[in-house]
Amino acid sequence: MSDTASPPPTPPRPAGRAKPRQSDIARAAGVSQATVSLVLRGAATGVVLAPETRRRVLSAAEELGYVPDPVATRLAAARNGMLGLYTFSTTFPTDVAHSYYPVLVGVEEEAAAQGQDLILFTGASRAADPTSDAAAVRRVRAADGCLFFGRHVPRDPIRRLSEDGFPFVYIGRREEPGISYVGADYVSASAEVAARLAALGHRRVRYLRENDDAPASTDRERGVADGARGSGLETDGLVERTDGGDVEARLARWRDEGVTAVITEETDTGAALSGLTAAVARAGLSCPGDLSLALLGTPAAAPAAPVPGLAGAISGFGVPMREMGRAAVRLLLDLIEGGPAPRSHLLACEPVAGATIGPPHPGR
Amino acid sequence: MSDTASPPPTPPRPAGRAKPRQSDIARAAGVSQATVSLVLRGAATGVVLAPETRRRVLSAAEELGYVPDPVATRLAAARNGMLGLYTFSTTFPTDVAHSYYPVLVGVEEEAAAQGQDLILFTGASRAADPTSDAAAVRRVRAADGCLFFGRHVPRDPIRRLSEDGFPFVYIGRREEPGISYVGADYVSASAEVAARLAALGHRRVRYLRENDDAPASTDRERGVADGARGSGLETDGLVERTDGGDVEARLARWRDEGVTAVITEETDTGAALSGLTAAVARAGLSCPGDLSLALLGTPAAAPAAPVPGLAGAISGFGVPMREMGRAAVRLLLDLIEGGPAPRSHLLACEPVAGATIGPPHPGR
DNA sequence: CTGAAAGCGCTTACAG
DNA sequence: CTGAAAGCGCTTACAG
Repeated sequence: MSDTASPPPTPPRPAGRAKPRQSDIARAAGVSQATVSLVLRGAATGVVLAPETRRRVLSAAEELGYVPDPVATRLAAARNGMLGLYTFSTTFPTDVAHSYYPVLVGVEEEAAAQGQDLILFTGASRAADPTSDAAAVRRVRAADGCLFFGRHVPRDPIRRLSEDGFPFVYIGRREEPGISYVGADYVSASAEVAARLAALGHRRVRYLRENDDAPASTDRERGVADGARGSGLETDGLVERTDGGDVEARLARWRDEGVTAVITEETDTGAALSGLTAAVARAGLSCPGDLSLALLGTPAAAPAAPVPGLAGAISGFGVPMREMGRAAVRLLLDLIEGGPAPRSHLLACEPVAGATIGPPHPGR
Repeated sequence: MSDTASPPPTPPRPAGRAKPRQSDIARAAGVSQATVSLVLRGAATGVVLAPETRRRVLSAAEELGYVPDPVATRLAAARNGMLGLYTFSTTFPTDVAHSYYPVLVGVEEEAAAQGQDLILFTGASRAADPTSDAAAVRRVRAADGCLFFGRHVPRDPIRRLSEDGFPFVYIGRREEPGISYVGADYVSASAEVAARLAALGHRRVRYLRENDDAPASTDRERGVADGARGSGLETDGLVERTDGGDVEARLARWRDEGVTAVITEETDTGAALSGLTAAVARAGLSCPGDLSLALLGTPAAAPAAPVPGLAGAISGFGVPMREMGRAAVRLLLDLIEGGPAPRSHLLACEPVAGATIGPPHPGR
């Protein structure tokens, strides 16, 4: 760097040698800039160029080391090739890191396969108040379309997006009409778990669900109830919520009542499961020795250490998070490309045999 | 070479009502589009607007749900408030999912704190051939600057970026001169592990490293060698590579040779560690009962089930991935804002006591 | 203090 | 088959 004194009057443009543009190629090849564009975009446009023109342009491009400017390309094409991913959660990412990640993996895989980049919108974490939520959601429009993920969602900003015809897809089932989503079939999978317990001989079971009215919770409760009814499990007192008092005390009570199996659900916080396994450990019980334990959903993370009282992996079902991510990207692209009607998919969950359920062993 | 493969595919315009632009605001507020731009960019430009004009513009923008188009902004201003993150790896993300995620968390946290959005550039996964690598790397210019992450890197596309003055930072130490990076101080941390073993009384140790010449591997080997030399460990035959034959056979041989501790390294695939722990389990050995085991780096994932033969968490050191992500974002912003000379940081690694090293117990 | 104009590098009708 | 023109949505001198 030789000249030190006064900085050049130039704007903060990055240094470096000037990059050749289409107009440079045009000059070199003796054609118009538009023709250069046509040649370089190849057969994509269906336009047929004279072979000689084509050759001249290509060799000039080669000669000059031309590289298309992705920013200009995107501006002119009216699509920026970017998909948004917006996650709602109170404390992203620490608490929900593990439930978020598999979805992100699926989204990223499919986006890559489709040649799309991803914009991660992170505003959700900071949204202490609803108005900043609105502002955060609005930014999503910077992408061609957006994926939303999270149990809870600010309704107004989303409705606004919907009214404006901005393409978006939820990951997870939604109640709102006219909204596209890709969800998991919790109802069927949960019913299957109840039926599995019944088949092992259980009759009196408890379902401990989170105190939360997200569709994922509602669906699971319905599945458990349906499954219990269909397979001969007792349905009285079947469902309890996590806000119903101390888990350890309830566990003791359940054992007194002759409950032989407990089902709980996995949500982004993992609170219901961790409360329950802690209570099991403190009570000195083991699963499935003393009590069968089933989980509706994939455990957020493999436990760092073996969980006292559990014989191994928890029985239940797994949520196809990665595939949900992939399917959501495909659906979003359909929407962006003008797919008219909102559509939705429900993906099947995979049963997990696990090691925590077995034949009933009535307590005391 | 001229290549025509530029994203995105091509256009049907998105359905629905168009996104509001500055000209819409201008019409609503009764001012020119240029004035809207001036108002919206705030005091950044130093231009002073009449408070009343400013108010009208801002409220019209709010009303219409205006969001600046990042692509247009970047084309016109060479700055769009977005940072790129590009990951190189042959098989992202399945194999390296867990090593990738903590870095992403750190990057995302710091980006959010600095008011920057993040673009995840996908496509590294598909790069079977080098030319598509080049095209993929080029897309990175859609951001103001970019973070690169991964053990291996296509040199040419990167050099090109560098020549053009595009700001970027590596996460992980690089050898190439003139490239900014944020790395981990593997040399010191690895030396400390060797010294820790020596202090426990070990003399004959093996270091099993991956057969891979990334700086992260090179640094660890150097640290182990330095540490061994400095602490009185034998250095003859200290280092072996994973391509040196069946691990189980080698383990038996080591025991015959009187080796009392084995060190290995964690990389994105986790191959060296998983091979070693499997061999330990099959040989019916336990750590640290029969053999001390140390790991250079954070295990990719907590094992799904307790690993047979290991008394608990593996001893060694942890890599501050999250903090590396954060530091890389800060450095990148410095570069973007005109920081002239490339700079680099090396972050300290945290020793992990773990439960797999102890005093030497010579085999047979 | 604000408008009119030029331009970032490209794509895409529309004429010829 | 190819050129001239308009435009993607913004920023930034430059006039008034």
